Amino acid sequence: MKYPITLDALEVLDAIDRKGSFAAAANELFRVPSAISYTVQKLEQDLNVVLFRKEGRKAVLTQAGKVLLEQGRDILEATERLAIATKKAHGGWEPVFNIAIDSILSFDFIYPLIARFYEVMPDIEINIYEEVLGGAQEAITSNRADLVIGTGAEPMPGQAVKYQQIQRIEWIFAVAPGHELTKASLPLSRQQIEQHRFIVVRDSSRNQAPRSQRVFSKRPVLSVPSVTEKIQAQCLGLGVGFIPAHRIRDLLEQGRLIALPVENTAPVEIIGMAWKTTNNGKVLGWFIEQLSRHDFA
Amino acid sequence: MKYPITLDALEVLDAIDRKGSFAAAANELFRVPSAISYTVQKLEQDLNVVLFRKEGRKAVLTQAGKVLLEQGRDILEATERLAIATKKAHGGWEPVFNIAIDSILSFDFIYPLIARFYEVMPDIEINIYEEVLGGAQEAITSNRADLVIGTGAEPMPGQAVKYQQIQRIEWIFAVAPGHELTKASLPLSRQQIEQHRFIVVRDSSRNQAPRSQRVFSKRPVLSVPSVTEKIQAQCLGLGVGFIPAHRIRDLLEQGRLIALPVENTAPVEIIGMAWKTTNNGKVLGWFIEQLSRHDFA
DNA sequence: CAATAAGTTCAAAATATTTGAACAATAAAC
DNA sequence: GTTTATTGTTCAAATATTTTGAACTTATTG
Repeated sequence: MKYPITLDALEVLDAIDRKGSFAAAANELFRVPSAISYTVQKLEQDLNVVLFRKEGRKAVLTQAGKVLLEQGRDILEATERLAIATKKAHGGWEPVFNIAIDSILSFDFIYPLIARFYEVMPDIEINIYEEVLGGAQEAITSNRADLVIGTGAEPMPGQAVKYQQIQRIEWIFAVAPGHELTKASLPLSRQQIEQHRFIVVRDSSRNQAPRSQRVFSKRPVLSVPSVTEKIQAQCLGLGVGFIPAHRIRDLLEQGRLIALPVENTAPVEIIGMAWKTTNNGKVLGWFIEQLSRHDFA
Repeated sequence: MKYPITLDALEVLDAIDRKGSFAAAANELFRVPSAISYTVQKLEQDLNVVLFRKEGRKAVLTQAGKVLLEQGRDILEATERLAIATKKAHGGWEPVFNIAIDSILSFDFIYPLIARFYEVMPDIEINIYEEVLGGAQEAITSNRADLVIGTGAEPMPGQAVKYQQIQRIEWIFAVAPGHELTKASLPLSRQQIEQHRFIVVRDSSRNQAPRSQRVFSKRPVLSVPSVTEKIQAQCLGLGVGFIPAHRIRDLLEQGRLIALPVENTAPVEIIGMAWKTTNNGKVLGWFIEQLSRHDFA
């Protein structure tokens, strides 16, 4: 059975709507107006539906025409994405590459990599997203991200996702100068620190329950949108919490944050990257290779 | 820009996969095998991707071919649905129908109607929303709802909205057994009931101030998300308030709520439905006709 | 080893789409 | 009110795309 709708016809409808007339659409698509007229009439005939009515000398979409146009645009976009996904699967250079990076990490490490990549391949579109722990897996399996970098990226058994460790992160329990915990005897106990308000990073995407792995506090937390805000809030003495060491070396040296040892906590965590097994894209391969030997210090 | 992927090509891939060979696919599609070969080669050329490799005399999908096939099927199905939706729209049937129902009503009445509608027209998307009083008019005029059912649906003069009464609602002032108001002399006065906490339904949409008709309390109210929760809270003695009779007949019979008369209040309210005058949709027409003769008892 | 099956090549034929010119209807400019 | 411009349509001719049919190569099966 021949499909009455063609992608080309949807493209014609889209151009007519965006440009306002058959003539303008013809211009946009490098065709003559009668080619547009032919395409529309053929579609109306194949569907057995009226898509345009005359208002003076102008053609205006009917209700059916509007439905076809609006949903047809979704199909056109899906087809463009499919062409891209097919090329990714083929293993050539992907035209678009998406990276999701854990909020805990700063983004500073990725920019030099991208700069170097653009020396090799300047015409690839790269999109960077900030993800919070837990969203990484779903980001990969739903094709929203080609590569995920962060903690919690370790794949669940059975998932078609590859994983590789990149780095270890040192966590430091930090408070503002003058905070009462700086006067306590060290190391601090769990009970001692959980009497204080913790600053946590709120999940900024997809409204998921935050993974409160590091939060021990029994007091209401203060949640902020990013690690940067968290550091700021802790510098201001609004609360306490663990922060990746590489983010606050300068602040510790300047005495704007005080590092305090806490008994029975694991100060080091593993950063990894994950990607879909079926993705053979060359852009992905390049980033995986570079990140495998990148020094995060 | 010409789209490299065509729906016809996706149909060919689909047939090859389902039938197992180019030759069988050709048979299925009433073509000769070289037409299949031509279509596949053209697609590979336009995408610059290899879709099939030879295994003996058989062609087998590559990884890229599988991606194209699987996601291509989604696009084919979406296009078939689009053709159907377009024809429905042409015939006057709306592809999507939105109903907003007042929180006061239970939703039970609408489900049998929708079941019956789906016997007539199974492929229409119907969305049901719960609205609180006052939002109904705006829901219609802003096209968030095609049909609004509830109190407060009566249109303001000059608005292009049609209105029709459906039902009358009897309001009952109800308290929990053992509540101190059950010991007072009847009927109760306004002064008497406003000394107690009222349970109100919080506006679940658009954060509007609730229409506080029948709320007389001088004490802070307890707001809950739905009428169901309100009834539950009143059964537990957390507060008092007016409740539509049809929602609590069983509870009154069981003695889990006590109905008390209150002087100088209007015990009956009108339920109506409203819709935009210019809306000539067949789905709307069907629901209007059914609701006009529906018995809400 | 012969028969059968799968896919490819390629010229010819068929079909689909586009162009160019002429036309009708409508709106804008003078 | 007339002239000019714009929009969309018609239709024969030209062009592009797809399909067919015949012949071929390669691989599998009996």
